[in-house]
Amino acid sequence: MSKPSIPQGTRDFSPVEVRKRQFIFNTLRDIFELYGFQPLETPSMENLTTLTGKYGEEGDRLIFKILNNGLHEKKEDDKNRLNAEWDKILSKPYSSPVVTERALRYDLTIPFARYVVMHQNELAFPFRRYQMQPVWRADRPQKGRYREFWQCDADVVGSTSLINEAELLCIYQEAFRQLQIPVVIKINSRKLLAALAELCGMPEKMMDITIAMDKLDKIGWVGVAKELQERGISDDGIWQIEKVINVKGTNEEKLLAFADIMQHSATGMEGINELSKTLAYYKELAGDNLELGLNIDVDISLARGLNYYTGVIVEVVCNHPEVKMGSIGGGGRYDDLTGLFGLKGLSGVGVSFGIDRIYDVMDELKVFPEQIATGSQVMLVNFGGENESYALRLLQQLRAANIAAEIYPDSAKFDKQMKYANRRGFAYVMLPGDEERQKNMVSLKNFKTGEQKMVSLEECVGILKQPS
RNA sequence: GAGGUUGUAGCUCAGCUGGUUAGAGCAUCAGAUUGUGGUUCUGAGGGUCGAGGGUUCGAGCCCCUUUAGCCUCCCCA
Repeated sequence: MSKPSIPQGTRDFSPVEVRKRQFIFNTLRDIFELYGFQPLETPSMENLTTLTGKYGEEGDRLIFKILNNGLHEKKEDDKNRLNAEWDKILSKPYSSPVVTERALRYDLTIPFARYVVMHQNELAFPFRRYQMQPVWRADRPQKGRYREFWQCDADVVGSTSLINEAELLCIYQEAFRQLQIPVVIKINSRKLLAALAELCGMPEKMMDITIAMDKLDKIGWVGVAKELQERGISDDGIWQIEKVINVKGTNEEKLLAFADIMQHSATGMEGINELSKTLAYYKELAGDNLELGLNIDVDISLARGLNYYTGVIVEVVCNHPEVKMGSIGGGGRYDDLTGLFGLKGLSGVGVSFGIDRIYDVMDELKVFPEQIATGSQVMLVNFGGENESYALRLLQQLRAANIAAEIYPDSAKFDKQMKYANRRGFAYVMLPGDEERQKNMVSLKNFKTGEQKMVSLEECVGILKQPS
């Protein structure tokens, strides 16, 4: 028999991990609800045509496709077609509805856009929703990257107001404050990047410039300059980019400096205006928590991979010196996402939380609350016979009093039951034996201190209800 | 798609230039101990050395092929 295994890039989540993950999900859910976002779930699989062409060429390659069922039942004509399509699939990147019609969800944003278009008549715009579901990518797994992972998104569609951007910044602040992760929120605008490309005299090279600049953190300016050169940017263009990247100071100072450099670009000025308005709204919204806002940083090298972004873009990075981790969240505005599905003129803005990475960071920083790791609070030892019946009666009463409790199901050796209790990490063990049964009491042992005393069930419930 | 690296007990890993019957720790089970866990002590079970082929008197170790995981680049969360 071969050893059992799970597909590459997938994971089991053991009880402790699930509890910790649920802690993150619950924290985020509460915040989303507080900000008026509504829950949404969409299917794990979408029609392949819904997904293809939305994530760029590289993205298309990474979509997990689902083989159609019943291929062997095809009639002769269809079989010929199938063979022809199959040959094409073997010779180039290509997919055919004859072979695959469906695919696993690649992110939550495109299914959301599809949903909005399909349900446009039922929705009250602006529509605010949050969604926490797994997504799949046929990527090469590596550290912190999986083929199945969860995303938590919050988006608003149907409003171009920058209040939305500011609210999403507040959500980020609040979430990472509650999760106790120190972060920097980088903010930029695609419009500044577009203006920069104009400035270089190569507006069509915006994506190349963007991709290269995004690596500034990793490979430094020299590396970026080299990559820009390889991507066909002129020396003058590179000089312009260097000038912009070298702008330092407070957010206000940076925006002023950009305004000076980009004064002849309408797009650029628009981007600068949007950024300063967003920050102004944020100041008003954050109120007393404003001092927390000092970690918002205008960063023109921020690019974000997804090519549907059109306005403000943000990215969250952990700011702790000990933690080396890429971005743990990101988002931005996309002006016409639903246009892809035939609904024009609907603007949206959203943020995403990379909860797998957030988990890793929290684990490293040891900021998970301790008490979330516990299950049942008390275990009843099973002494068998009449004592077992007595124990079951007690168990029922404990649960009726809303105390998480369980009984050892076999009347195994005492030592074995205690060892089990120890491994499971119960706070208390209850010993309903002959003496206890006759006196209609219970012996309750605190498993941390080892202290044990015989008490009535009422007293026992009182003790167990105290936070341990 | 490109590169690097590792596959030996349930888990983590030793195993010398090729040489008897492949080891340790942890875990499991049993006992010391049939109403007192965590710490001890004693014993036991558990292996196609990832798979296939080759060299050799002899291969866990050398060669070839293959496969899986991990890591890096590309890209991304």
